[in-house]
Amino acid sequence: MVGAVPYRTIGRLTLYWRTLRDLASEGQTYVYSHHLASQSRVTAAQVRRDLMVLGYSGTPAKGYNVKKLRMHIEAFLFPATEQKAVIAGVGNIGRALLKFFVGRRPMLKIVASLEVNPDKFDRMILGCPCHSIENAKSVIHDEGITVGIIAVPDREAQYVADVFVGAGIRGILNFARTSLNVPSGVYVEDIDLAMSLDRVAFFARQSLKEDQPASPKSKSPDASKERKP
Amino acid sequence: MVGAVPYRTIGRLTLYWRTLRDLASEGQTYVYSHHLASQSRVTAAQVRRDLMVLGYSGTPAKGYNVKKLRMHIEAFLFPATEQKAVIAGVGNIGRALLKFFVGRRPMLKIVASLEVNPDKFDRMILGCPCHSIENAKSVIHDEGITVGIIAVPDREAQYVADVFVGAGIRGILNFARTSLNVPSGVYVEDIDLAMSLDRVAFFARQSLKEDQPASPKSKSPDASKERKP
DNA sequence: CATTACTTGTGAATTTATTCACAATGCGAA
DNA sequence: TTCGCATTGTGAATAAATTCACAAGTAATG
Repeated sequence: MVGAVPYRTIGRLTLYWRTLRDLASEGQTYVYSHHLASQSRVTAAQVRRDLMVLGYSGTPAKGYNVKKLRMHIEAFLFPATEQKAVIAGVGNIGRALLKFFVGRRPMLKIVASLEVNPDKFDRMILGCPCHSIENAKSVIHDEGITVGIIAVPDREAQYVADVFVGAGIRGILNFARTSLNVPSGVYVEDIDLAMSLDRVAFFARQSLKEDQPASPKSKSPDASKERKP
Repeated sequence: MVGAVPYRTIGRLTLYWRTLRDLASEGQTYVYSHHLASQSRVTAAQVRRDLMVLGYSGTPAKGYNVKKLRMHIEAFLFPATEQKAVIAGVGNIGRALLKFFVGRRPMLKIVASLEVNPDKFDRMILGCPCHSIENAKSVIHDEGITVGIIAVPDREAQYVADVFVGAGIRGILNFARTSLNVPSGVYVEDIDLAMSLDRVAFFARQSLKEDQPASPKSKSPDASKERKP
């Protein structure tokens, strides 16, 4: 169960979990790898490979027990005890995220927000107490927060990251378009909206080009590039 | 210049472009691969490998000409003529995205939004005309829109995707937690906020475990897993 | 001009991720 | 019970992405 969990596997387990949740609510008791696969747009082999990390086996010819598999994924993926998060920045993106995340996971809660703007801090925002960034360290310590979300303007992102790291945060979800400098041991996941949109636009153009090709290079409509592999 | 552009390279080129833009505004005329690398948290070799797709070469001992490299990236990555996008759903996330993207790229514009809610459509929202989703096809056709953003509730996402595809859209940025079913040739990029937060929380816990280990397995503080590789 | 100390571009090696392919298994039908 | 069939788990093969490592090149220096 220890050591070197493939990064992408973690993400896909979330997808499988959602399918299992839905299946359970439909009363299904067993599921095959190929069904989980089709719901997540991966191959059945990929699903089975991913599930290896759980140490739970399905039964041949019957598939996986929906309830048990779901519980194993939860045990692996979700915190055993409540894990707390904080969000820095309650501008447009920050508020949207706050609203989106609130009440989503019982074991993973955003318990505070942080702001530089005195108009915003020292009151509740979307059901969440908003503090001055200057009090970040004590808030994070006192609450035992381990996850930080950065939704501040780009130029403030590194400062916030430093505050987060200094206060003991070990995982950062970063919406700023800045490569954060953090010590090894702190995990950073970037969500770069502008980059994503650029990429979609790029591949959309490519797709159009291939439709009316001056010189059709590809021998067959290759589906392998349509998706993030 | 044709064929098989590595998916991740596209994203990184955006990062390099930002660094080049900043360098240009500082008056720098040349830059080394290792500088671009450090600004994007990749290796210098990675940068040079990525830049190979551009067909532009730097000069040894001098590096890359900031202005020229930037222009080559723009020519490769950005649309030559204005490319248009539409966003479906102007709820919390949708409005935040609209506000975020507006006026960001001169060649890539969100020119319309779509809604099912009659309270919202047929008026301007954040400077952008909002139409009924029922008129989507004509709006998309008439405007020549090629990129669609999905920011609607999960259960409506597939419907919107079908509308998009039917209207000729070739690239979709999907914020719904649904695996969209689209024909090959249409590029989909998913931004799954819940998954990302789960993943950050997971690695944050892992990091904490490794700090106070009952059984320290890893021989050395392995930095290779700190980032999405 | 020759030397030094850097760089770049890229073939090859390596690492990481995915898919293949098949033995082993268990269910259900006869 | 026995057979047939569709499934699982996983070693091995493949594919994709990254890094290594070094020849070749350029600028700066004396």
